[in-house]
Amino acid sequence: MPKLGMEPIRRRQLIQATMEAIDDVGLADATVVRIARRAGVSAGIISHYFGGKDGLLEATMRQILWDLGQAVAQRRNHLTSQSPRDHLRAIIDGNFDRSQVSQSVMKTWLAFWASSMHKHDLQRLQFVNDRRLFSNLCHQFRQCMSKQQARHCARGLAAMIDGLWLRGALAPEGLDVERTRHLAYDYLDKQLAQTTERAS
Amino acid sequence: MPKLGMEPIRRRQLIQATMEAIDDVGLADATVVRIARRAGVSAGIISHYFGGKDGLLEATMRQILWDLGQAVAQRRNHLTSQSPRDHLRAIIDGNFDRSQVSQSVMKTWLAFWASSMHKHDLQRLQFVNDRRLFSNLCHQFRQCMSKQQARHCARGLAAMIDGLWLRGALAPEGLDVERTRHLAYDYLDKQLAQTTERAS
DNA sequence: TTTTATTGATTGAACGTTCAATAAAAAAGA
DNA sequence: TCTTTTTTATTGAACGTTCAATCAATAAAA
Repeated sequence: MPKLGMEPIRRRQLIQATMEAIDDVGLADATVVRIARRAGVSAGIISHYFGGKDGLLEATMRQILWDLGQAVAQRRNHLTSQSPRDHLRAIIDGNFDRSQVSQSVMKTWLAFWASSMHKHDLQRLQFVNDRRLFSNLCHQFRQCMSKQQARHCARGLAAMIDGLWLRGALAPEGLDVERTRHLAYDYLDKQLAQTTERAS
Repeated sequence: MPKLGMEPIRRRQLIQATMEAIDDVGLADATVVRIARRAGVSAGIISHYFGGKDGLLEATMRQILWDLGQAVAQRRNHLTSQSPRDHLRAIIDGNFDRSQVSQSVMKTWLAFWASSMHKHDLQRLQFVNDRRLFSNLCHQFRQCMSKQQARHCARGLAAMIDGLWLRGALAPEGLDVERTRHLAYDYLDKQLAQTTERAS
């Protein structure tokens, strides 16, 4: 039933269907026919709106990265305090936002992580996102320690976030947000405690 | 040139070629022809020795897991001290053993991680390995803290190891073993310090 | 001569892309 | 208001490609 302005609607539907399909059968078996059927449209539409399957996959990864960026930005904007600790907690919270820990998003993310090692378009996206997280963390740590220490702490916390995230994605029982945040908070406090005690 | 006892030789060659092919072009493009050519044999051999492509992939993952187990076990056997801290350091070292941080092994591992979410055979292997790491960590932490605390610490350190490992795999410059171990050691010491100070 | 190991062309299934055909809304004309 | 025309959106069969698996043929050791 063709109307005007279908493009944004179809794009959203197809991106959503892509994540669901990857959640369901994995990236390898997420064929255009399967994705299209899940979105309730025909296969040809994908080439029409995304130029091909690769375009759809890239658009899907962009969507996930954008959602993550939004989740973090929102938490940081609603901060009352401006302390590094609260800022860093906001970043942690954003990374484990409800929108980021659903099965379909986590599985899709991991699939893209793996394939980004051989597809340059995805690799670039993934790299930019990585730098953003590291840079954000580093900037906050920098307020209470040396540049060298801050980089060290940022690397550590970034690894912890990714690690918790990865294990959540792989765990059959899914990611326990409460417990996961608790572990990240603990580590953060340990990092901050160490530098304060040196300063004292 | 058919001789007797070719099976173990061919199996080793093909498993090695599989990792190299995945390193080179990714799991999605690691076809049986490409793997076979890299091993210097014909494609039909794969079905002959592994029953099919899936069999080869499972055997490759088994090999990687076995190597990891060996790397850890070796470090633990060469310990002079029996302190939990040294044991835990040995586990960390084993996970970042040279045999585990090569590009081909890391890329292959990550590819299997992603596809283990939809292939039950791989999922089982991955789950067993996960439990082994967690169980090892937990047992050592248990010696200087409560069971609940030990589980908490084990979860944290396991996440840290996986996170460092994942970021090393994705980083264009590869994994910096020295720096990575340093971060893991730091976290471990923070975990141990916390419980000692409570005890005192 | 028998056994073991290996080849590689063939087969059938599955995939992404393409494009002529179609359907329905919107716009134009009566 | 009711046709007619134009535009936009969509379909799905056909096409060419690529893949894993198969197996009769072959080659070399035993």
